[in-house]
Amino acid sequence: MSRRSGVLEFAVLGLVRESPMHGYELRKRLNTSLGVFRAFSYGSLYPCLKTLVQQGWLAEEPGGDPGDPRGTPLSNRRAKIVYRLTAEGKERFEELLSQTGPDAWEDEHFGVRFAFFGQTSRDVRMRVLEGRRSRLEERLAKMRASMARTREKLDAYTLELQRHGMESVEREVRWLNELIESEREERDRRDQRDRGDTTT
Amino acid sequence: MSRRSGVLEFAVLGLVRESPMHGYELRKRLNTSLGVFRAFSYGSLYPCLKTLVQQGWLAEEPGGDPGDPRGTPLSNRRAKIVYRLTAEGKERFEELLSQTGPDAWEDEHFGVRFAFFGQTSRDVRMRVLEGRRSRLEERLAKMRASMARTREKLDAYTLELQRHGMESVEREVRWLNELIESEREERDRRDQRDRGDTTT
DNA sequence: TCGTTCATGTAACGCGTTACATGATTGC
DNA sequence: GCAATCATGTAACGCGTTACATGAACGA
Repeated sequence: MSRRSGVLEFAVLGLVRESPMHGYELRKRLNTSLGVFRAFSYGSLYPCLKTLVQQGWLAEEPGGDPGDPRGTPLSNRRAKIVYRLTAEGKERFEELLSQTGPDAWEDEHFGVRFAFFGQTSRDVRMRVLEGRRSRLEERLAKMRASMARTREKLDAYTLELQRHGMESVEREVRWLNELIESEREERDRRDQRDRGDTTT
Repeated sequence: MSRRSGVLEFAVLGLVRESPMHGYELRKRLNTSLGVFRAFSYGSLYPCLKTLVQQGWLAEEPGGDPGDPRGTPLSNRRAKIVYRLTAEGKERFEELLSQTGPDAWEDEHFGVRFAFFGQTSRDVRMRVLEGRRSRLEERLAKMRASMARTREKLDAYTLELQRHGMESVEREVRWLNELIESEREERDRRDQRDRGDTTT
């Protein structure tokens, strides 16, 4: 069955979709370009690429550097393998993009989801953002409850740690609120335009 | 060799040190009391307890609930196992506490370290805080560099994600600055007192 | 008595890393 | 020629989770 839910699969599909790449470069992009992804090692990346090829979502293409203008592969100028997204792979990626279940709200997953928001419908975006927000609010509630229960018994450092932790979560909630608000505004503005914009 | 570096071991030793406990309660404390620890499952906790006993750091004690006043175990009123820290366990914990190497600065580890700061010398505290800070500053530098390189090519969402990520890190750096500053002040005040406080 | 929570454990698996092995290409 | 870095891969292991199994104690 190979649940293969992983963040890696998602990120790889999304990155390769933007432009074909070989593994080594893919890894750099995971670290830097999309700043928030964690640094996966080759030990995870290459096996993952293999299975994605097996699934038929990626296709291997031997050949020169895709970003390299001096075309003419004089003989077989490199053992590079360039991966590109197949039609099925694109479908798969879109399927992953459209999922708005609880998985999409977890810390790791959410980061990737957000990074690919540009390729998503506003509906999905709002659902993911709102899901994430309510998840964080649940977490906040628990933290507050636990703090109320244990406040007096804890030393200054533990307390400070909890305080800072809570503040971080609260801060992310505010961030989400802004994002949701701006999505809403955009949507409303668009609706108005579509209806003929009679009110001004 | 069983490197057993894990956060779990550290947290368990620290919690059991405060007061003997059985596994089930230990787990609740990992989730809530020390708010920041992640929620370990029993599947990790119980095996961990076992190995800690094997190492001689914890001792099992059958018997009633430690926080239960009605002593008299009528027959053998429960299959509970209460764990307490042995002398070697205390030594081990102190050894872990005194480590100021790079491990102590990693995200997960740092949280636990901080939670037990109350049991640490100011020297160690400052080293850990400063280590953590410089690690975050390295990270910031990388993020800034990467953003400078890729700014134009990225869509609004990716950019926003990076911006928010950077702001989070910057915020933690400010937090650390305050903590370090207050540690420094306390130290200076103490030094002054010890020297006779001639200047006023 | 019957469901819930307390309490302990294990086996299979997921997902990733580390350390290792290999070799081509580039720049000095 | 030689070092650095680009580039691809694998085997062993670490560390944790899920799902399962078991049973005592408690409250309605």
